[in-house]
Formats: sequence, structure tokens, C-alpha cells
Amino acid sequence: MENNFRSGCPIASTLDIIGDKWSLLIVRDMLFEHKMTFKEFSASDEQIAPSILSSRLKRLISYDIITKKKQVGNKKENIYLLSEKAIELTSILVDVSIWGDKYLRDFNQIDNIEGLDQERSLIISTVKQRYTTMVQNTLIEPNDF
Amino acid sequence: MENNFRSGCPIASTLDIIGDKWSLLIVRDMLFEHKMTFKEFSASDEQIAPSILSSRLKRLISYDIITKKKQVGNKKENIYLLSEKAIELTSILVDVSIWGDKYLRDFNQIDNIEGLDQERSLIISTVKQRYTTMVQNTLIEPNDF
DNA sequence: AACAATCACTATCAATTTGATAGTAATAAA
DNA sequence: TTTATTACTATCAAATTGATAGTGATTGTT
Repeated sequence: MENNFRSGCPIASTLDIIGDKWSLLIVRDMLFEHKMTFKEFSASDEQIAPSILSSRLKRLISYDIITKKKQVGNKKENIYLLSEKAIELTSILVDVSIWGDKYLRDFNQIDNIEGLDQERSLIISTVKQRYTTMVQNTLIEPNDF
Repeated sequence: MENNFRSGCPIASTLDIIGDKWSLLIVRDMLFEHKMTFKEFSASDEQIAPSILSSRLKRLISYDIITKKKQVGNKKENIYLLSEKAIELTSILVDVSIWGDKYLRDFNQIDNIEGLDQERSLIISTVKQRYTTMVQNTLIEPNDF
């Protein structure tokens, strides 16, 4: 991770990593919908172009936001997973979702992300735990054979 | 505010408004540093070009994130103020700041935004209240004459 | 074993956006 | 009355985006 940030401000630097139209949507798909593959990201409503998706995935890997792996026994699919610090973006994503739900309600589907009426902190911890559990249950470790 | 959002997802729609390199930095300057004028935004560390700043201010106005006014007795300066829904972006900005401070610490100045060690909710309410108070104390209403 | 389908991309290229710099008009200060 | 300041707009090259097509490796089907 090289330092080509615009300034020393933590907000500006964070936006240098995730402050674009697409990066947080990829994280959203991973965190809330447990998507893991190129194909799954491509299938989202927002219709990201493959060239953009490819470049964003590379960028996110370079900033340690996601990792790229292959499952044992599947040489075709690449599996993208969130790093710890990406999982800590949950609170930002939940806040963004709450804000959008509140102020852009007219333009959005209701209940797009389930349980938004619950307590914020409960939502956040639930989302994080679900993701972590999913990863544990999904990944087949080499020494399982 | 026209509906040219990419999808019905509240996260995607919110990012359609503030998901770029500059918009949240303008809100940051207004919210945390109480900046109000074109010149003040231009003077930030991140060196926004005047053409970009101009287009972003217009965009933010069109989405009701900020308003543009003139002070009575000052025909030169334009005063930009945050709308209510922009003030409600505080929690997102504080979360972004906390995340950047935690995970990008090596690249950032320490204590860039004061009081980050306090409770999140206290920080948020303090920031909001300070901004609101500042606006009340700064603006000269026409009927003050 | 042969063929088709799927997956994860890369390539291409026009269109849009960015960003650096210079310039302008209106207001205010000296 | 000249000078400075403010808030922009204009220009234009460079970078990025986004739509579409194509490729190579793997996997499924007959």
C-alpha cells in the first residue's frame, strides 16, 4: 500500500481508497449478500462493466481491503473475501444505508437491506458476525483432505 | 432532485450523491471547520481545482445537501451552508474518520480531527450542535436592521 | 473424447470527467 | 482611483469510465 494520498486527513485518505462510485458497492455485495465471485459482482443491479470491476478488485486488493483465493478443487472460480479492516467498514455502510433510506426513500425500494429498523449497533454486529461465520462455513481448508 | 440513480439500493443511491473524491471533503470542511466560502474550500490541503469545486457545489445544491446565500451587507462573498440532511451525514463522516484514523494511521497526522477518542455518539452530537450554533451566530438576518 | 458452456477476465475505443492553469466580471479596500 | 479580492468560467490535455466484444482456461454434457 503506497502512500499516494492527497493529504494527511484520515477522511481524505479513506476517500482515496473507497471514495468512488463502485468500491463500496463491491464491499456491500460481499458483506450483506455474501457475494464472492466476479460473476456475482457483475450480476448486481448497478451493472458494473467488467473492465471497471476488474480494476476495482485489483485496487481493493492493493489496499488490503479484499483478498483473492481459489477454493481447493475449483480451478475456475476466484474467491474474493473481505479483510478484517474491510469488515470494519460495516458501520460506515450501515450508516450510509440508514441515511439513504431516510432521505432518499422516495427513490428506493423499501427493506432493501433487511432489519434497518433495528438498533444500529445490533445491525452492525449481526452483519459482521454473519459474514465471518459464512466465511468459516464456506471455505474448505487444504488440511480437510 | 431528479431520479437518475443507478438502482433502488439506498447505499448505491447515497453514493450517487456523495460517492466521489470531493463531495464529502466539502461537507467535512463545512461541518468540522465551519468553512462557508468558495475561497475557504479552495484553501484546503487537498487542493481542489476551481472548476471541480464549482461543479461540485452546484451538484450538492441540486441534491439539497447545501444552500447558497449572500449575507446582508456583503455582495461579494457567497455563503454555503449545510442542509438538515447534510448535517445528518455527520455520523458517516465521523465513522469514516475513525476508520481512517485506525487503519491508515501511518499515513495520517494524529489528532487531525480533535476528540476522536471520545465516545462516537458524543462526538456526533457535539459536531452537529457546534455547526448549528455557528450558523445561528454567524448569519445576520435581514430584520436585524 | 469431443463439443458446448461457463468463468474470469483483457482489449478496444468513444465518451465523459478531471485537473491544471489562465482569464474575467463584480465588489471592496487602500 | 487604482489595486486587491472573490467567485467564479474557459480552455484543453490527460485520465478515467463504460459499453461491447473477444480470449483462454476450466468444467459440464453427450
